[in-house]
Amino acid sequence: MRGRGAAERGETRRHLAARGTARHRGRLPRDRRTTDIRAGRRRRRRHSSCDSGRTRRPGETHRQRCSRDRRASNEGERMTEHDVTAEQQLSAEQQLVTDSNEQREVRLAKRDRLLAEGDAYPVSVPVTTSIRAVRERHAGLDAGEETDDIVGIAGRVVHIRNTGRLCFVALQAGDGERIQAMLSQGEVGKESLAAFKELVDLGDHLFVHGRVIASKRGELSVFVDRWQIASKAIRPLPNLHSELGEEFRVRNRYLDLIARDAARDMVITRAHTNASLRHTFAEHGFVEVETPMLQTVHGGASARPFVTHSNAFDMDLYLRIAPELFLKRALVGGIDRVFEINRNFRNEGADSTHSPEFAMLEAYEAYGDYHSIADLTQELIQDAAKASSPDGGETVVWGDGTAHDYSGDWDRIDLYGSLNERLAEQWTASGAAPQITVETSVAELSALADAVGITLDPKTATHGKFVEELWEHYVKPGLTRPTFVMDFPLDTSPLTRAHRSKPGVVEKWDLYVRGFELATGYSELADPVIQRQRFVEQSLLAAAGDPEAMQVDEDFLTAMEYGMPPAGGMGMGIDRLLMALTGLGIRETVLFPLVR
RNA sequence: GCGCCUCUAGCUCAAUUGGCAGAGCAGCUGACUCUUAAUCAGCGGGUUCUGGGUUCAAGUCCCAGGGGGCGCACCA
Repeated sequence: MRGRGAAERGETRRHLAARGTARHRGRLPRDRRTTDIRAGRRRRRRHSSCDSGRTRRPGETHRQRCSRDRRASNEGERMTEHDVTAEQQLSAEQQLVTDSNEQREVRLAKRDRLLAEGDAYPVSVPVTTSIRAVRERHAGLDAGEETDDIVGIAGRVVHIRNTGRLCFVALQAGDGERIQAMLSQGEVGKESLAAFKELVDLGDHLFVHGRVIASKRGELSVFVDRWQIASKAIRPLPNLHSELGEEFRVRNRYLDLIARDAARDMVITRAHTNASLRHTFAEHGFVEVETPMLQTVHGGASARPFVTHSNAFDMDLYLRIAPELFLKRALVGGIDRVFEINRNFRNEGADSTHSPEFAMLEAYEAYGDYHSIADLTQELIQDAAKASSPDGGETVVWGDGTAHDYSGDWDRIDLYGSLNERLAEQWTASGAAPQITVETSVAELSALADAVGITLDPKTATHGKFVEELWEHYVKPGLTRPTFVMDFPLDTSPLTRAHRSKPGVVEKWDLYVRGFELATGYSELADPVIQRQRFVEQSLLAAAGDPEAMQVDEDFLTAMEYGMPPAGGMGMGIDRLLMALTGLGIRETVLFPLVR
């Protein structure tokens, strides 16, 4: 026990304090560490209240006595209250200092010394090569072997051993590649080595210059002849040996990126996936556009929008819930193959597969239909899988080691047909299993739904909603391979054209991958008269209190009346695509997810 | 929105029935020319999320608020 040692030696508080002062003599004067630092003053005041004549109990540490005294002292409570009031008046700069802790103060003192003697934040350092390049160039070096290759490299200090006259430090590059640097007193000199020990901390960016060698233990190293701080860190790095908590990782993603390969890989995978999508689109002659985020009417999907306000126009605007109606205007204008990868915003629930803002891909192909757009979607995803798979094939490997095959042509099943098939298999009640068709009444569907515990709000429940719910209950859990589910009920898809031969359904598919809906595709509705009817029906729903129903977009209808070519259209969640490729949750696929 | 769980040192976590708030890493001082989660000796570090309450005594029990998680609802 640390307190007992001092007590046994019979040392008084004053002796301890004197030793503390001597300890900091020279390099880190006590005055400097606490001057103008409110937290320091508070700490001293608290300690001074400990010196009020009470004695330490046997075996008790100083800190234990402090906390005992604090509890017993009303005066201490009042002083804390007073401090909080005073703190509210501190400037932002002082506040920054108030938030500091001991480890930060020590680093700030080192920063001061660096600035006084040279620079803690040089405009640049003379880097000659990358850590990765050095590792590749000298992969086969034997233990103890030396080279004449002189390099200048920089990286973040992630490991440090200050051992006597030979120091070791591991530098990490942004790509996660690491290399060791060795500083011997013989090479850099006594002063330089002492300065290194005194000034360099875990987390600093460090430049080193010297020969590439392998240590006696075989570790590839730079044998340093010259070093320089590239950027002094004033906060300590988190413990790199224990796993960081989920909340900490999300809120401090930059530290997550330093500490965890998987976090870094996610960013790269996402970039490669986006590049792959754009490349595949380009191969097919698609043009990328950017349509408005701020919209006066929200449309293109059934979702609750975020509302914001324009001061210039003095009007409320909606953050877009989908780019669809603008991309279709582009189709009218003759951009026959068009796509957009950008953010949508939906004011709805957030969980492991839903985020308030999410990246969405939408694509429209004039003179295509929902079959051609399904072909394209399959190709887009298979190309993306190749871009992120370890061997460039169509099988990706998740972080948990499981392999997921996206190759071949994916099944295309019928919504009603697959539902009836599964219903027949699982039917246990007396009599024959019911056949669900577009004619099946809401009452009948409601009874079937009730039997498996599905209830819908009677105000907005329709034939289509019940059929989709029943399908999700009976069929969806059994899907393992990527599957296109085709031909949906008309009433849930107001922007889609009726099926060319099957009455009562629309030419729409949902693509299910790993148990969730990854993309949806349509033969787009081109008839402006029917489009207007659908919008009016939706706005009546809105009047009836469904906040997700669409508004009538007169400007869009006008565009439609000039003639939109027949087209296939598709929408895909980029975050969900990443989830399918990596097996991670949506908060892991988004670099900086929204946190409260 | 509703229900349940959770919040302790810079980080990861302990703390028995309500009974002196601890460990590892990180940090400080010293030793060490082959360390790599080094080792050895010594030391510092806490508003136990916040505010009330019960109690001789609260990290622990109660109430309210905040952050986070999970489930339900809504949605992609």
